[in-house]
Amino acid sequence: MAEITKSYEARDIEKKWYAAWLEAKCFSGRVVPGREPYAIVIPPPNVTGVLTMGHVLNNTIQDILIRRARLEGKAALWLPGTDHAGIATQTVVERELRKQKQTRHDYGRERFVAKVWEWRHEKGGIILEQLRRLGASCDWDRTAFTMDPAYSERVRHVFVELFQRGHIYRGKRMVNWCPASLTALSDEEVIMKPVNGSLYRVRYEVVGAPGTFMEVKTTRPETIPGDVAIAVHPDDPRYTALVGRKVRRPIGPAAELPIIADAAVDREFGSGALKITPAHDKVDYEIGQRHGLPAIDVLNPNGTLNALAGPELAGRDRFDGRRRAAELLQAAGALVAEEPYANNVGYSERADVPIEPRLTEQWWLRYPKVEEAKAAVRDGHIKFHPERWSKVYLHWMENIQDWCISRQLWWGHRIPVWYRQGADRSDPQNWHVSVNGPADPANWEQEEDVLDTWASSWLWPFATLGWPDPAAMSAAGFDAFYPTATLVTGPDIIFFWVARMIMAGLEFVRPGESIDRRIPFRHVYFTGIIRDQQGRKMSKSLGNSPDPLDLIDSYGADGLRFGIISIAPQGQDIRFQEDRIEGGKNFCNKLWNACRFRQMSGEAGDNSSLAAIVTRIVAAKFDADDHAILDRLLATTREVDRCFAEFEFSAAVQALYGFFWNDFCDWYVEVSKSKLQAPDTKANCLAIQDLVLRQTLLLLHPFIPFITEELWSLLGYGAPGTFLDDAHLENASQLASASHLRGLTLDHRQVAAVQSLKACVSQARALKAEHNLASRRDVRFLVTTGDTEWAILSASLAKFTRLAGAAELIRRDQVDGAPAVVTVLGTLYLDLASTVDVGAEKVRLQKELETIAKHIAGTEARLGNQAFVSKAPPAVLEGARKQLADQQAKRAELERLLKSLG
RNA sequence: GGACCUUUAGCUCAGUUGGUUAGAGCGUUUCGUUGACAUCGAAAAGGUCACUGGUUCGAGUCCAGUAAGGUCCA
Repeated sequence: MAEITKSYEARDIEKKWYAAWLEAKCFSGRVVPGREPYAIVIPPPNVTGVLTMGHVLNNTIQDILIRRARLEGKAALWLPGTDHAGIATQTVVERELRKQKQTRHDYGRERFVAKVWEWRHEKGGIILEQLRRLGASCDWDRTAFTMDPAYSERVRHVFVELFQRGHIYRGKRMVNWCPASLTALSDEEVIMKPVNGSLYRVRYEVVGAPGTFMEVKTTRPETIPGDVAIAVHPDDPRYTALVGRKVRRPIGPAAELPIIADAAVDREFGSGALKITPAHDKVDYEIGQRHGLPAIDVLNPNGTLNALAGPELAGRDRFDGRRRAAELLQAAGALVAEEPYANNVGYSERADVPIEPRLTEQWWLRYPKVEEAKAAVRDGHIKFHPERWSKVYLHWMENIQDWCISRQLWWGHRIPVWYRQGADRSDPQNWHVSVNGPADPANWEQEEDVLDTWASSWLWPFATLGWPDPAAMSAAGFDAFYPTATLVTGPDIIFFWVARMIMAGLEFVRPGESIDRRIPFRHVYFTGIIRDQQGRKMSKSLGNSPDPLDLIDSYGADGLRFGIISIAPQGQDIRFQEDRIEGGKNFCNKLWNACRFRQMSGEAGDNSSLAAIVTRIVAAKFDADDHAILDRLLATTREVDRCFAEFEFSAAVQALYGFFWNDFCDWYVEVSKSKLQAPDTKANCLAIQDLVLRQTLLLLHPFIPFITEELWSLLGYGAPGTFLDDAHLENASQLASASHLRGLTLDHRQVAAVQSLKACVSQARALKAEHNLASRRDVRFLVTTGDTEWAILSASLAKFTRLAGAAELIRRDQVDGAPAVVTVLGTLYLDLASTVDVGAEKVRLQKELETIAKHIAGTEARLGNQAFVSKAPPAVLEGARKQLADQQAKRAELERLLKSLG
């Protein structure tokens, strides 16, 4: 067996094992009869993306879940892939074309799309490659892409179905228009941002009443040429007399605008009069509709003003036009004032420019299965973790609006609608809607628009499993893997993706069957957002995000994984700290060296199975520490179990860290050093170490797969050619019963004795340190104590002296004038009477006495309270009484010590 | 305007249905390279649990309100 080197070097080991796992097809998600299926679909990263810290967290959690599922004997599938990210990808490729002074129009649609495919083949796999560095155990053979031919057909199929079921319609409505990307956006792709702009007070002269004006306030004077009316509230007494009359448009093409009354007007805002510009505002559009007013669109798609804005404004960009319009108003005497004004403006999430409300022809989806989707979460068929996100989900579902699913892009799924050549497109009589188009394509022209990317990724949980083609579904194991087990994602896409997937699953999968069979997943785990030290979101533009690959180079993938999980409490945002990643690396090194210690301590026994190790354990040879470490191992196994059930990964990591570092390394390994000297106890001690290390590696493997696999192999836990996850992870009761087979029952008094001994050793060390003897190992301790306590101490003399750094520990009936400390196992004295500074020692004891007096006062007060004594549960009361007795005994001992110093 | 989250040691965070003296990692100070590990070990210092009130025998924990910071929706 290979020797374990002095320090853990992650790089080569990670590379070696990842290749070995791939070679052995360890990640292949197969349906296995008798094994519970467990599937996760990856939230498909954007094909233009590179690995961010957010991906690291998200995918580490998925890998933890899937590797744990394998260890629990489940048939586990983690299905990877990417989405085609319509706008983002098209933008990237257009940017490259622009370097050669070309646009997509120079190429034409077909050649441009070919160009994007070229780019995708070249660069589109980067992020998936990076996930491999992280150790992600995806079934790569199943890698899906939303633009794959098969997937695309499924997307078209869904469109056709929804169209036929009456959920999809075409309509001219107000949309969020992005003047940079030249496409409509859904409401979810618009983010509101506070903007400091100006509020312009503009007066419109009333026709036939020179010198009479109506004043309105607007942030957008450049749209005045698009005004078609002035509206006031019907109950507003200021304007009753004016309704029905007309005003003159102050700039732009001359026009007389009617003054109308509409209840939608806010009387409190400004003068209570509102300019109505139906082509450029949603509310105005609705008012215009009610009053049969025209819509005058004064903007071009790219955000410049058009001829309808008048010669002074035409051709100008909308912001430039705004300034110019103000000047024109000023010149016309129509500008009453310009006031600074802060309001919220909708921005395109992708292009980061203000969107324009714009009237265009688009395809819309009335969401299916809205009520059932609410019920799925409300009634717990789907569980959100943390639970509170279900409120956000339900609130959105309550206020759900139709979804604009068409995009004016070239990269994406072209909408499967064909229009009869030259016929009126607005007449559905002239439409052909089908998955593969009309039989006589020459007579038809296809819709130019493509679908929103999310209108393909909302099918992800079932379209990646072959739906709706029965043969593909069977090959993919659809019956077993759907619904998937857990979705791991960020709360920022709860509406974009999570909610829509639920509706899609309910609408399309297994119609007629129970809701539990149709939902796409049973659990949704929402990660926190990773922030920098100042609490800012990590972003490319701020440059405040470390490159995960650099972190892997420095700390190893395992170190990064362990570190990031340890700082990621459930559902809370995370402040990134590189030193925690370093902590992850250090933990790996600790694990490595503890295994190294085991290897150096004695020859390897039969580690080939749990049963083989248990056979080597001899209950009769057990001392208190053996009981204690196994007790802690079982408790830790239980705790990790609980953490997985409740999605508390950082708590799991914390439990494992504490157990391994404190209980095993700092205590058990140290006491082992005594036991290994004695031929009588050596073999049993090594077997226990083997048992503990085996279980620890199994428990840690999902979190840090590489190093655990390496150590598993080095310590001979698996046969050559097998892997750690060929073993089965025993839970606490299985492990307990495995050791029961050897006649072993863990003795809780022994466990408690070790607790006492630990405390006692720690106090002994502190006593030495207080007398500047921390590094001396030749000091002698004396102890005055009872028989029961001495039984514990005397059974552990060698351990005590080794761990406390003492030459010996001797029991005495009485000791005078030595520095002392009161412990649960008796009063411990440093046998250095001559060197003691009596004054300082008295001060120290006095201080301790004061502390204990305070505690006694507190306990006495509680016990003296009649209400407490009569109402507190017996166990609590009992505990308080025992506590008081212990405290009083300690006080008496301290007083005696003080007295003995004179 | 509506909803949600956060506030505990210098920093980042745990603290599970209320119950002994509130914990961890990092950082700080002191000491230590004895054969697993200096990517380490030992010890120590450091907290009026944001504030106010309430419920309770008992509140970091439950309730109400206030303040500060953050997120989402409108």
